[in-house]
Amino acid sequence: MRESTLSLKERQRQQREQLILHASEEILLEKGYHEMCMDEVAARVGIAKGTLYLHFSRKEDLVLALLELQMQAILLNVQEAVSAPGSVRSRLETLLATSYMRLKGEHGRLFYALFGAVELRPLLRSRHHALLDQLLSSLEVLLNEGKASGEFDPAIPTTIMLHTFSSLLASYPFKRLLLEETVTPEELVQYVGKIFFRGVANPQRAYVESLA
Amino acid sequence: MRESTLSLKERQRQQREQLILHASEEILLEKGYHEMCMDEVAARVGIAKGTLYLHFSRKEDLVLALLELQMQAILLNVQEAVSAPGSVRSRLETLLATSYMRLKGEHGRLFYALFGAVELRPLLRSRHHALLDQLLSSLEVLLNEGKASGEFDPAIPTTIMLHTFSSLLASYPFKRLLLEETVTPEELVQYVGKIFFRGVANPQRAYVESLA
Amino acid sequence: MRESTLSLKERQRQQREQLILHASEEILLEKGYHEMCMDEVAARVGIAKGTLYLHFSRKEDLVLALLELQMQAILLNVQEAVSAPGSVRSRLETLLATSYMRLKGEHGRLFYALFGAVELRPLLRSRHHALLDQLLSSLEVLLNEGKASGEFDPAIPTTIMLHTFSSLLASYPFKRLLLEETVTPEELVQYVGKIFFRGVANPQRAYVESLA
Amino acid sequence: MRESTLSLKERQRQQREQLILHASEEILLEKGYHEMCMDEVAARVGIAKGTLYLHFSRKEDLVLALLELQMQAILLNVQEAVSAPGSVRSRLETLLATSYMRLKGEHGRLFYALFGAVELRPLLRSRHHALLDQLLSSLEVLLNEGKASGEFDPAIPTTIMLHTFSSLLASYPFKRLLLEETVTPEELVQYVGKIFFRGVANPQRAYVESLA
DNA sequence: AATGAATGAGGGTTCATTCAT
DNA sequence: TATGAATGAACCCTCATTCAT
Repeated sequence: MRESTLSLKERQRQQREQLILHASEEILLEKGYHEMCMDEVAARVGIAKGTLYLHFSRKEDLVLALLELQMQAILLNVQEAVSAPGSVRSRLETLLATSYMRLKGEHGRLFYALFGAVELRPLLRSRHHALLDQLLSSLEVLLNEGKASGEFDPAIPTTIMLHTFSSLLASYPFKRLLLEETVTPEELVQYVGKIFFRGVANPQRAYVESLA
Repeated sequence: MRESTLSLKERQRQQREQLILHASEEILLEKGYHEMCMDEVAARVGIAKGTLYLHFSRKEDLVLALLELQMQAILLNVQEAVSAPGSVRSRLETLLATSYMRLKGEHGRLFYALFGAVELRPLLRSRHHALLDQLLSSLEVLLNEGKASGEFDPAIPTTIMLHTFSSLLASYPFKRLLLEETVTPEELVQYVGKIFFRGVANPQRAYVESLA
Repeated sequence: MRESTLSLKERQRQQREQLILHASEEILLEKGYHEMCMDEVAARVGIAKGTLYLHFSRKEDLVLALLELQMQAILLNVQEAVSAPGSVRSRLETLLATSYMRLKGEHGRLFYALFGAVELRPLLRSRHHALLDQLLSSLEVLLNEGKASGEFDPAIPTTIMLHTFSSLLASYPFKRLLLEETVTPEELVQYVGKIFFRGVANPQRAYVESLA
Repeated sequence: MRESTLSLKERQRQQREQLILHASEEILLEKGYHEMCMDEVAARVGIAKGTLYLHFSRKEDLVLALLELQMQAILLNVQEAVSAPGSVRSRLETLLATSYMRLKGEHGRLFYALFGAVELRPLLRSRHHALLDQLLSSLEVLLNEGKASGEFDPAIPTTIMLHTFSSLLASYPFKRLLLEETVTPEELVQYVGKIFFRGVANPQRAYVESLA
């Protein structure tokens, strides 16, 4: 009985926290970090300002929590994609697909709202550099695998491949394209994949393939 | 006499405006839009705050002017590159080179400082969309030229090519790479060019070339 | 049965009240009235904040209760000293001794923590003026007794004697001296007693004594 | 012209600063440090809140400035009294007189308002301990002089004399007495002086005097 | 034209007190 | 009875913008 009571309270608490996070994200997307004010978050959730501070003791904590959630989700996506079966190309394309879906949805836009707040940078760096690095190294492993299997051109430094790929993974131009619905995420994956994988393909193997 | 007096005054005015813009850019890069305060701009230029407002009647106007300058410079670069002689590829590579130099320098970083201020977005849009569009159409012309000459793959929609190229033109991952001096702008141009142009190359012609 | 149950509960209640008062005093001494917050009191006692309000319905009441206890204790001391056998001087010296011990201990410092909170003054006045007055009149009786017995100089108004004595009874300079352990309470009683009693001594009697 | 303009502005500034300090002192006396709010200070002076911050950049600075003024004035009084001609007793009585006048006036009460704010203590200590120490050593010099000249009892430690005197110099009981106008400052000086100087008088010399 | 003092709205955060469970 | 989540008023401080000189 008591247990269920506690977990009910706890569940309500979690629920409210979700509402707060949701409202914050909304406002963040509309107005950015500075323009978002705690009064409005509270008002939009329908709670008092003080209540907000029972969940997040600083404005920073609120957006950091939001970001943490996003990054965890992304990292999870990356890890799933990376450890999936199939060719390196297909796995990277899965990543592109995930990212473009995200870019189109609200979550993806959050990053753009937050990365702009220069004063958050120190916080973002100190708490999330690790995550970003992890993300990049996962990709790196995959790209090296592609090189080892002869799929990718060994003449192109992995660093460059890596950063080129991540430039294509989350870019402002693509975000606009997707939001304007000029292309679907699927089309984008198809064409960007085509360009990138042709671009990094091992010419040797291409030659062999062209013979086939 | 009067004219020369006026033009002297005018010249001084212009000079001071430059100083203001320069100081603003500095602070903007250091602290971002919100952290930059008008007192500090005035102090750094060595004028009174009121005087600032004789040049720019809003904080927004100040940064917008800065951005305008940047965009004009970029547009000029683009137009020069576009109308230069040579192959489409070489002209686009010139663009990449210009952009990567910029990314490495202070000017390039300005965009990141400004794009983050979400509340500037409406302004940026309303006043600069035109410029961005102009930039994109210049590139589009070039890409279409490449397609027409058989250099680029007609199977890839120009829009996609265009946005892929602009994703590679100014991306956060590349900015980091350049700032950390992991690669030189020249290397980056070389490899990114390689990837992109192989990626969008006309397979037909590649076949012809491979026959050659 | 019921009675003993009630009285058990009541005893527990009293006990908790003591704990609350104790914790409050601790915090009050550490941080002063404003810095003391109800959350911390509750936390230090190990009860919920709501429970605090079952005992003291305002923060003010809490510290007032504390003060009341102190004043009762002081009054008791004064009354004991006043009604003790011995010379007026010896009885007043007992009072000095008690006060200096208190000044050195935690309880004495409480007054300084509270008297500073100017907003408590109205409360202190309205509820404790009576007590202070009682204290002063007890002393006054004693001093008048000293005058009547020829021990004290009748030329010095009793009011002045009284307030001079109470200035020496509890003073900030002495508090510091005692806390820094520059002197012991005993030494202080000895010397301050010497100064005060010589100061108020009846010169007539001193003459007589000097003849003796 | 220009000079007079500047000094006019400067004079206005100083004047306003005085108004601010005066208003703050008033409120401080009425409500104490915590209850005093910057809005009210501004309102009472008749300026905007922001203007306040052009003069004092923190609430703390405001009250510290007030205190500094007081302490400087007190120190000046002490130094004047100490270096005046006349007997040690007459010089110390001048000090008592000055202090009791102050205690009766608004300024004297300020100390009581401020010393209570426990959180100001660190500031008070770090910035004013030096002044207090200077004050105490000035007094100490004087008392030692009195001892050397045979005026004071060498058997009483100077430290005790010093702190006894300062207990009588500024005490809460005397403040009340003076405010209630039960006694005049002059009477108080006369009687307290009598008590103190009899109390610390050299018995040897008293004996000699009694012979005379 | 240049100044810089004055303005005042606005925002983050705290905490005594209440009240549903 | 005991709890502790919820409340919201209050407060300090910042800074873009104005305007009298």
